[in-house]
Amino acid sequence: MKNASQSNAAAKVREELENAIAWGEFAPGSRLDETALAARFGVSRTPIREALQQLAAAGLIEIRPRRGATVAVASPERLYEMFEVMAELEAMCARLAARRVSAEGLAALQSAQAQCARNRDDPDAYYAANEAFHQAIYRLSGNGFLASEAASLQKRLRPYRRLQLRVRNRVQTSFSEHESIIGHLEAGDGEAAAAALRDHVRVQGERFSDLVASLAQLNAA
Amino acid sequence: MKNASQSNAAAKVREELENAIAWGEFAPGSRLDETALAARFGVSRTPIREALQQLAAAGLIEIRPRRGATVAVASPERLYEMFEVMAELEAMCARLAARRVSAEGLAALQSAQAQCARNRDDPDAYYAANEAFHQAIYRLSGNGFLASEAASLQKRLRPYRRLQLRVRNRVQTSFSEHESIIGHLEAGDGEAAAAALRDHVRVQGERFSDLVASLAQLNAA
DNA sequence: ATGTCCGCTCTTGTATACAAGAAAAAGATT
DNA sequence: AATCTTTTTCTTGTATACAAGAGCGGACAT
Repeated sequence: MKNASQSNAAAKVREELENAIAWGEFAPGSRLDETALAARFGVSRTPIREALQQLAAAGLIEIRPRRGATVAVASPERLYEMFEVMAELEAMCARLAARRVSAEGLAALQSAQAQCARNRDDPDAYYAANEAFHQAIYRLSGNGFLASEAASLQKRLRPYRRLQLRVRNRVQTSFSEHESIIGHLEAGDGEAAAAALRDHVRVQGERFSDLVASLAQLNAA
Repeated sequence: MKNASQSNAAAKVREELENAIAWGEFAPGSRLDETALAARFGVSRTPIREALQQLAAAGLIEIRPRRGATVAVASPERLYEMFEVMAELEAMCARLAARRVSAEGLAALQSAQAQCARNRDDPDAYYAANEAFHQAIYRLSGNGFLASEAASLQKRLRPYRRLQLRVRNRVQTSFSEHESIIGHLEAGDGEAAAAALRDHVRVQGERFSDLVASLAQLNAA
């Protein structure tokens, strides 16, 4: 599914930085010093800079001329906006998936959901399984471009979404919402599946306050 | 609205390359030689490479390791997918815009439409005015993130969309569709505006064959 | 004439050297 | 003592030098 190890160093650096940001090693706002990164990865500044350019274009970091790179920091408003778009993209995936769903497709989805079930107790593991579940839906949409755009936005939201699952009962709720999404897809009801997925992803009401709270926690660390 | 002239050379190169690709100077599939570009822009290969990395991350070009950069070439299927996503994003903009539209907002939209009217005879000029019209709607959505994502996809579709307007009567049709979109927004009918914009953007039926035809024309040149 | 193998060239990928702006530190002035 | 100014240092931006893989062409064999 993913082109594993690129031959060039810049691509490797890019991927490792993505992970480091996703898992919170570099929190939003932290500075990314080129020389330090070069030392860390055992390469010169050149491939580091190329990786940073790509990450900036993807929106994960921000480069201000002559002032270096920092991990992108999203305001609560911007975060709300991003989740609103993500919700709509995923809803679109569901709508399309309902029309084109096949036996193998549903099997893949259910296997991803089973993986979620197995990791109910560990938020980080559940997070990974949850990502796979959503990506399965992206693929089921049958629209490859949509799938890659959704995955890219998913990546961009990683630093924040990961924390979301630490909220009390959120894992359990998420899991049962998955169930109902699967149900709508099995029934071939695209609009219901879309609505369910939209609500599943969207942050509104108390979930928004939860998000802002985790944001504060993240900035404190 | 846009941060005009960046201080660094790489950003300038990036912007110029974007335009060159948009206006067809580099057709999809053409090779982008680093040394040649360096000579053209009067800089070394370093800023050229940085610009290319960014363009690749944005999806406008493709870099294959050790084999150089080429302008991204989209298959008809992929192109259909991209327009499908674009249509949905713009529909979302319209839905949100209908809720938040103000007098100034509508005025901005109508002024953009007037600009379209003034350029009905010149496809290239109409194309620019049309882009402004759509961007006005992005902004009216009130969701800044959505607006920037839509603009980014718009940029990515430029090489193809520009040709679309050369199809017989397309400019006229496009213009009157704009009128009806404005009407729905004035009426505050989000769903109708969304549907109208979705159909306006989507390529289906004969418009898809038109697109494939212009694609072939583009590859021949 | 066609196909294959080997070497050459040309382009990309990485490292290093140098230039210039920004932050930080030291000094001067009130 | 505090603030403004100047100088120093540190980091980024760009250029150049070097290494290595990919493509091309010629020589050779069939």
